[in-house]
Amino acid sequence: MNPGSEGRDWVVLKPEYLSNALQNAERFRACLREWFEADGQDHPWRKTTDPWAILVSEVMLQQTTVAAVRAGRRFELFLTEFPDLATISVAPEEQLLKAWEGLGYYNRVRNLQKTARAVLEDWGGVFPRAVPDLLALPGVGPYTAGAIASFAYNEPAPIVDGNIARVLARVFDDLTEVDSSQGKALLWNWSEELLDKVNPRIFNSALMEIGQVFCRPKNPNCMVCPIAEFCITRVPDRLPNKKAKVKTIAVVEHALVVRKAGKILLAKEEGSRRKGFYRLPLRTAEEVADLELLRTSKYAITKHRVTLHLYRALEAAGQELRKEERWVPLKEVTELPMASPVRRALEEVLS
DNA sequence: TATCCGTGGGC
DNA sequence: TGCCCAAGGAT
Repeated sequence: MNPGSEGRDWVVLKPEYLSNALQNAERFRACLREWFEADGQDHPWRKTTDPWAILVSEVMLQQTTVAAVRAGRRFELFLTEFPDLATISVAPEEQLLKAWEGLGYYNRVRNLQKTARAVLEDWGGVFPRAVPDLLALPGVGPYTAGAIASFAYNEPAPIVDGNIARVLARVFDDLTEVDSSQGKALLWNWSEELLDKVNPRIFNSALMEIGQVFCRPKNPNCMVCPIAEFCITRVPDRLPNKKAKVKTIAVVEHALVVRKAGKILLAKEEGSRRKGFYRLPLRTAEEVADLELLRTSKYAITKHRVTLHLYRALEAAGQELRKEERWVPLKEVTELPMASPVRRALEEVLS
């Protein structure tokens, strides 16, 4: 029985490990490069080296699947609306949020605008190419800085994203928690040592795509993986090791559906994170006790599992308006930025 | 270091 | 259904 496979009733189908990637780095790089040049995917963001377009793609793809971005043509549509730094730098927040609707993590698009303004003001409209300079831009962290440097400028900058973390943890069969400081240090060191300094753009693209195509979180396709001969682990489905997650918390929300003369009562979010988004007005359980329940929906947001109850309320029963609440014409509702679960619930109750 | 930030799809 | 996951970053 393979080490680590105790308690299994099956064995991972995987080619034999032949050589260490670090000790045979040139062959490892050649393997990756030859596979990628033959079979690498032709994503829209790989057809450009414009740093602005590269930044947009990297930010859009943060914690968002390639499939989601591709399917909705979100990258192409966003660049059509904001083709350059000058265009986005003067856009009102509501236009930003609308252009990003459905993608989630809305601070990403606010930071895109901040970065556009910073590059215009501090760099004369030309993106810096050094990682430390890129790191100073809003919304640009270690991964995105390396991605811009390598993808836009072909600079020899290493990157570690979720794909590469998974690939390297398996290649080196390392159980260190990838989300610990020690684990991250290991991964960045490996990424830098393995990096093809002559072809950093291709190397980084290829290593990420190995993770997306073959070295998947579940059911890795080791039998046809181009770098399987360098991969030590016999238990790829147990890697990468991560810290235990926090428990989810159940939350109940009570929202009003109040209509008056072709208008509906909505609240505009004031908080720093969801600022600018519209939602239905919320009330306490006591305040809605006598109202008719229209429908109930559930959705998950980070560690919260929200149960949302919608109630029909008469204008007179709408209590006093809170300061963030306002009457919005029904025909304008589709134009307002709104979180996906809220829009779904609202559309169902209005239809 | 821990927690927050969205959404859609897979199983 | 409930949980996991995805080209992370800010606080």
